[in-house]
Amino acid sequence: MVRGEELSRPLGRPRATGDAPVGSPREEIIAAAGRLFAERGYAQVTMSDIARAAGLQQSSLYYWFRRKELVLHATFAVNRVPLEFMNRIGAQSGSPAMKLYRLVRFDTLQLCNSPCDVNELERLAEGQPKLFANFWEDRQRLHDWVVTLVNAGVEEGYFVDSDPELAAIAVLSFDEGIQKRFRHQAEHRLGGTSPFRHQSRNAAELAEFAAATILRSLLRRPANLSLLQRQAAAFGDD
Amino acid sequence: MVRGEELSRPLGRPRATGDAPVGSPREEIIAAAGRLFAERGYAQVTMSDIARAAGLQQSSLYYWFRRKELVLHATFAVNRVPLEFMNRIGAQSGSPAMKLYRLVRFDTLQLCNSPCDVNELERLAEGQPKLFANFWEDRQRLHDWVVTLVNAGVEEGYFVDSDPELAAIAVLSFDEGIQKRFRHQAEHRLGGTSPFRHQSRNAAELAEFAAATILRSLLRRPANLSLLQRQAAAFGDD
DNA sequence: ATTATCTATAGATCTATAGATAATGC
DNA sequence: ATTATCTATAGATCTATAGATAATGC
Repeated sequence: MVRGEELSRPLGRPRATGDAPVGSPREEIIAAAGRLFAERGYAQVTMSDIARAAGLQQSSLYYWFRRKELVLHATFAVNRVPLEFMNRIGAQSGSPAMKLYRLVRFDTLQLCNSPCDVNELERLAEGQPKLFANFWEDRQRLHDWVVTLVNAGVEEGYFVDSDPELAAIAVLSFDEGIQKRFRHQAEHRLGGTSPFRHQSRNAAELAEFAAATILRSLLRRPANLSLLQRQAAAFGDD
Repeated sequence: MVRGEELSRPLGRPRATGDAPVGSPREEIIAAAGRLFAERGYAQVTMSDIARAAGLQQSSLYYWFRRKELVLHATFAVNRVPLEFMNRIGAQSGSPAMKLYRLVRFDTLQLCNSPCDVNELERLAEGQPKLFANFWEDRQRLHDWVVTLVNAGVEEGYFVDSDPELAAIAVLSFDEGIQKRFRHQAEHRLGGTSPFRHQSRNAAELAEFAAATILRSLLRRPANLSLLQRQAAAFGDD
């Protein structure tokens, strides 16, 4: 008997595989489910798939999550960063234009690195408005924030005369569209024969690009973009 | 017996409902399936649903389509307009900028009015690359066309120095993102309690807006946009 | 005979529950 | 006793096939 192996074993019956869970089983399930949902989409992932990926038997999953939907809910409850970030930006100094730049860049990056495909999340969240209320709130708040920022930018004369509602639609559409293409690209890098031919881009590059595109479409003087980018860079990684 | 009722009845056993199909049963199935897929997504629509919507029993559907996937294939095979339009634009006169404007506007409009959700189509098409080869081809060709147009625009000095690959990603992402938001909005206008609060927009308005946003983000002199719009308008509805 | 539908059902999943089992903690 | 797993399975779908049936066409 090696003394060093006396890592206190976890409670409950051991797993059939013999492997003990590495961290918290709940966290592992959420992480595994996140990956699978992102890859194949919620409907195409079974409780068996999730269980296997987390090293459990199918029915053992029900000890942790009593319904499949609750797994989904947990996977993106983890992901509730942007709201906090929005508040932080609001409190900090900077022009509306620069704040919008940071916001778009952050949201795109965040979506690209998120385990869930927003498109499907939105579809599922529609069916269960109560369960997914947080999700809707966040998305709506982002929309409202864009409206506010565009209004401010137009008033200050930095932006061309724009419909702020349309601008908000543009931001959300663009960010989510970019996320989707990023996902596809990532999947195919792993999966082999790709129907997409274009070059790989990393998430940071796409996020920069999304923010730049949106801002250039709003700025009265597009040449000011590089100034904004320098200012935004001063805030570090975000 | 009223003489006028002698509309020759269709072949085969009559439907249980008593109603004869209005047009070609195949067309009706495709139309009904298109609506359902768009509403709920392919995976959430059963053969029963499609059959009922088309006035048939579930298994009667298999007379027309031997697999569910073939129904999907048929729903968007109908929808193969944009390629033809692309060729038409290419042959006509105009600057690369104006052609890009028309292209983006057309693609957005076309997606918004399409029965299928591109996002899901892409996911499904990945699983069956052979069956959906046309779809990939069209999407790729659109991508390539954007690359070509942006390159031409940059060379002629109309566009700021841009990465044409990123621009193409932007166009596809944006168009598809807009489509999705348009769909949601349309669903909720029918469905009642909407998690989305923003104002309704019609497809034409969104298409104009998408094209304007993309072009403004590329043009060296954004003020030229209105000129482009006037030129594009000269080509009529598209 | 051909066409287009029907009814009935086999077979494949997939979710979710019931109840047994094998650890630790007290 | 409590915790976390297991095995087994009921029940609900959903796809797809087999074979009967009711029209028209020749």
